[in-house]
Amino acid sequence: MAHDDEDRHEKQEKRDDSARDDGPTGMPKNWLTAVLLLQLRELNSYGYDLLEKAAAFGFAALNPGTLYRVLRQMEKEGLVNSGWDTSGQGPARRVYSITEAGEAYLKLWAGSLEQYRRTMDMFFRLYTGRSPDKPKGSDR
Amino acid sequence: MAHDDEDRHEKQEKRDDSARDDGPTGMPKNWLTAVLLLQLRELNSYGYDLLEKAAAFGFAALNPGTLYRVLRQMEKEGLVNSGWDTSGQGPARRVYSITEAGEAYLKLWAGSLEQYRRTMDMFFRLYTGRSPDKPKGSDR
DNA sequence: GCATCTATATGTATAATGCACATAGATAAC
DNA sequence: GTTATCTATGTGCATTATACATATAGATGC
Repeated sequence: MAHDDEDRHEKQEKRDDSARDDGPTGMPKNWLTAVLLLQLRELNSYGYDLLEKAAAFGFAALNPGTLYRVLRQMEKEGLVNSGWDTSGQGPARRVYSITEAGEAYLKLWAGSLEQYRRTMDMFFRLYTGRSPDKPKGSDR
Repeated sequence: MAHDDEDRHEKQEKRDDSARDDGPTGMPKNWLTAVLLLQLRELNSYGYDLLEKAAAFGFAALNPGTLYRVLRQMEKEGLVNSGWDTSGQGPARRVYSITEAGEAYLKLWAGSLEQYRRTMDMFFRLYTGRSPDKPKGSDR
């Protein structure tokens, strides 16, 4: 058989299981993880579909391999669960759903992003002398 | 002598000289470079001092080694120039100043950041259902 | 002489990707 | 009926932006 429900391939371990939101620099890492979790919170989905959805978030040229690898890693960390969907035509799809831990991670990450936003605005103010992208007219 | 004005150490080449703003993912890279350029645009400065200034931008726990390495790299790429300042007491300081190319880079980077901001707002809207931290009152 | 502060730098590791490529089911084209 | 194409998932290897640990050295106080 091509795929049973629990095949294991332990290769190229990435990041450990804790402190996965922002590093000491304060800049948020793992954008991809966060965006995928956000999508999965809306609706269960699978890699090939998430690839398109992620494009709307600026991951236009995202490589499939990267995405699939991240999804597997997320599962290993308990942020998502997966199962095969063989109902449709075409190759089977590994369908992911977000877990409680995934929701918690997303919440944490969103918090750090808010901090980041302030940093960004600070950058814009120092760069342009004013706040960013005021809708042209409501300027001063 | 401990340091003459043009000592060369070609080791561990990093990123090539072009397309240094945002990758295919659309997320801005090289925050550190941008922040340093922004500071140098305000006033010429040196590593040890920039370390503190960068802290205000969220790079609180930035490692000195990282910063010095980035500065040297920036110089190699022509974004900054440097020269030794031996006037004060204490060890000599390598003082950096921004170049035309540096200004251009900063401009480019700021542009990509603006795009990024939209992505971020999109994330917040999908996450919370509304815009991020509008200063309560100036909403519509 | 030794600790300490300032200041710069290197060696090595890691984490988040990127790119190239492999595999495989389903279907359409020839 | 084999070949191409689309969907779908995956692995191997490289790169890049950092991090961490450590080294070096001038200046000053004890």
